[in-house]
Amino acid sequence: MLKERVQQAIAEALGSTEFTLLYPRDKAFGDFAINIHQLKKLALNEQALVEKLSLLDIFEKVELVQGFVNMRVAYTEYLAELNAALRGGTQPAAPNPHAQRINLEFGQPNTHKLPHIGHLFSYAYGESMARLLAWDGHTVFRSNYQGDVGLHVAKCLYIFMQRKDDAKNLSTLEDKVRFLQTCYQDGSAAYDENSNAKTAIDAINKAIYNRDDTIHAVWEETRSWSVAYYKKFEERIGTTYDRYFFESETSDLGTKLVQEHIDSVFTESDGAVVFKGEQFGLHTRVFLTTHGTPTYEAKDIGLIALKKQEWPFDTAVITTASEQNAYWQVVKKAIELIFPELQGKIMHIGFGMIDLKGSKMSSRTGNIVSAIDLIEIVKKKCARELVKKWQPRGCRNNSHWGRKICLFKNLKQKKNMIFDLEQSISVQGNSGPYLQYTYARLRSVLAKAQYEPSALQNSTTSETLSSEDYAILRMLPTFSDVAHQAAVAYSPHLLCTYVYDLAQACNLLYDKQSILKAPQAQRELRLALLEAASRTIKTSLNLLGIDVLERI
RNA sequence: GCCUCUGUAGCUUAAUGGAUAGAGUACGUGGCUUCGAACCAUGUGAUGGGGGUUCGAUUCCCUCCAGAGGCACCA
Repeated sequence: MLKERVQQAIAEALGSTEFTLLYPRDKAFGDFAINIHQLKKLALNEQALVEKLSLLDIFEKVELVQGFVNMRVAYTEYLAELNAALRGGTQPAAPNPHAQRINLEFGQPNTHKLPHIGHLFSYAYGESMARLLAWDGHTVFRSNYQGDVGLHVAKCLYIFMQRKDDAKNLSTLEDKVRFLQTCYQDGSAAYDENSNAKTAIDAINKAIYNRDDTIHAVWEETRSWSVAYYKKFEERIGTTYDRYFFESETSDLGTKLVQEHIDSVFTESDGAVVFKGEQFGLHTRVFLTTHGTPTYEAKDIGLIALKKQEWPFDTAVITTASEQNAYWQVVKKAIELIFPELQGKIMHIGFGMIDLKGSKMSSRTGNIVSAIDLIEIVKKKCARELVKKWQPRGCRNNSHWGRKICLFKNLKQKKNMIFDLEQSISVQGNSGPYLQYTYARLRSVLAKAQYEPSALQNSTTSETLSSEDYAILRMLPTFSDVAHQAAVAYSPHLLCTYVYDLAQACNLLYDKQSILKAPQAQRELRLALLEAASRTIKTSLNLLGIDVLERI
């Protein structure tokens, strides 16, 4: 990768690696820069540095501006990078020396409820991270973890059994799952408002854990609806898993592990089994209830044991909404005490929760935007825009690419997100459709030119380049560094920013320069640039979990 | 009450301690007889307040203000 070659060349010239290579904020300054204050530790005078670096073939210009040593990479280097891209594509050149086995948990929809916009975010983020990590050379094991036992299921089944006759009329999977969501909402309300209902629901909860005959058949049937529904849903949004874990299989194991570590890790308190986090600067949490049922905490202990037994990992990444941040600090500590070999191997990523404009989203009260509904809305909106713009030009309607295009940015979400429908499904500006459009536009020109990728000769010089050509030329080689950073920092949005900038550079070239009618040398260069750019856009979008279409 | 996180243009947001704080959207203006106008150009507009560390702070520390989340049997 270009950055590494530059880093190496400078290190050799200086005889030191004690410097940080910066990307100048403004590309007009050059391609790389070093701040002169860093040179003090090298005991090197900046003029001497400029002179030394000027001798390197990899640069065509090195100058001192406002406290920075700015370096411009030689045009021939960029041409070589472009030729390499046309030959080899966009995969990393060398294996990652820090490659790990990473268990990545994301999605985590509970059964007996509907997926909402928050799940969509988790799926989008997780899918993107899985692809980025794999691209970066890691081996990724995709885990889903679904809550199919617990109080929420008991609340749902309590109402469900009262309305069993209504359920018989449900035909489609969608209807059945929507019905379960309603039961859950009403069950939650009953649990809070009515003490008899609360007692009954607690009993159902225990019966589910114990697999009592009174409830087991109903539990199994309704659970199977949800599981099938989520499978279909995941297929639809293009996510796959290596393993679906269920709370019904982690609860016994978790309970056992907690009981085995009473006194050494956990303490009994008021009939419950708790972990006293205060000694580690954390807080106390309940792992086994006074009813003897495991809480989410104990189940997560069971889950990590299963994960490590089935597929030994270097790092287990768990993504959740940020409301679980404090929870995970405690559980992580407990895990590390039970399994000392997992010290430092558990990583929790909490992202901001998604609120509806004006109110908190809650599946308990039904104040949610169902993920399915959202996808439909986006599809319709895109179809509508498409018809409006393109039908007068005799274009056919094509709406099937409407899905998976919203939420493409904001893939790093530390603070809460206000969900504004209009804003989120925008089809212009920094959005999925913009990138999709740009890609199709590039492919269209390349097809018209009947372009076949082939190595460029040095028939153009940096003088005959327009600034639009040059912008794309120098942007292309940074892709692998950006993708790598996105993987390392678990921040897919870095790639979003990059691919948007690249698309914008392509559209600008399109607007300012002619391509097909340009003189031969420029035409060849521009076609090569657009070919490489289109591949990079395609790869980037794939890494973000978005499939591109050649034509729209 | 205690702990954690977050405050950047009207709105949604970016910025490994580095240069003139970068985008999108909205609003104003201009550009299709021409390679795809879901495009491009251009204008207006921002680091919550106050201290500190540093050659240099959106970034680190303190404090105040504002918002969110968590803090024993939910997930």
